[in-house]
Amino acid sequence: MPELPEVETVRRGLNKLVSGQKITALRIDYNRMIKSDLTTFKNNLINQTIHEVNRRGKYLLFELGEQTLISHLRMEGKWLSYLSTDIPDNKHFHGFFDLSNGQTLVYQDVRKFGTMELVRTDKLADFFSDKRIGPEPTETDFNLRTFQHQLSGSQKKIKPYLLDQSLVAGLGNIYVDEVLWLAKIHPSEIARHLSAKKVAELRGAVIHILEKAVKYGGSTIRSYKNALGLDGTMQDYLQVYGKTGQPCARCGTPIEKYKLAGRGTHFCPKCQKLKKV
DNA sequence: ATGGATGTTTCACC
DNA sequence: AGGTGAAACATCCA
Repeated sequence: MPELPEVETVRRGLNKLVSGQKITALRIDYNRMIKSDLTTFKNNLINQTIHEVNRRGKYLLFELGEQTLISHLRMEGKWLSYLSTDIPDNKHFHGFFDLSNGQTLVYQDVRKFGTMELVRTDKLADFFSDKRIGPEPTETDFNLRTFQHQLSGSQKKIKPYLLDQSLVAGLGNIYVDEVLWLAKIHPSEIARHLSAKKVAELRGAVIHILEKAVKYGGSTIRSYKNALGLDGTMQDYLQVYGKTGQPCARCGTPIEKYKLAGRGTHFCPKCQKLKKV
């Protein structure tokens, strides 16, 4: 499910459920999802109190004090909560965290792409800089000058560049298409061909779209059952994602779809023209 | 009914 | 450098 707005929605739900709870027991049924040492993971998590759940980009951060549990949902990871005595059978449940309030936090992941790891909290900044995770998409963190400088020095196509998380954290395949439509930029546009003014508009669109999506609780698309906190309605406001063949809200031209860097890419061929070189 | 696509990330290879 | 394809895995749809 998760781009930043969906992860943020999950975070808010989780935070209410688990803040102040102690992990009294845990079971991992799919060891490969644990990226840090498995034995250390289990030993160090037991009896830890979850102070709060934070977020950085698309990563969930369970704050335990000295250590932080980092969870990335990738394509289909979900966190669920059940009364410990009342957990249904499900072949896609891979992690079970019993809490002191009698609830069990369950990690579900149909495709098993999601990851968890335990890191020392004082190494968190290193973790994110090693992964080249850019600033949060906010007015204060997402610096326009830096963004302009990065784009002006790059020959990369703008959509894949925005997806790599280094310019700004949190965009995924849905919202990047929405952002580029709003800013009237072709997904295959070369980064350094964008004017300073366009880059400023692009930054504004990133902040605006992600803020709006958070406000609406993210998008719930082709996902049969809601996960924790995932009752989003942002799908009702999407302009291009999944709108192939439907008229552009601005000009009426049918939305087109093509493949770019392996991802389905939606755009308006009239509003989002490629610059002539 | 088989191939392609799916809200992600990372790596190998031109 | 930058682009593409594939892989991790399971399910759904045309």
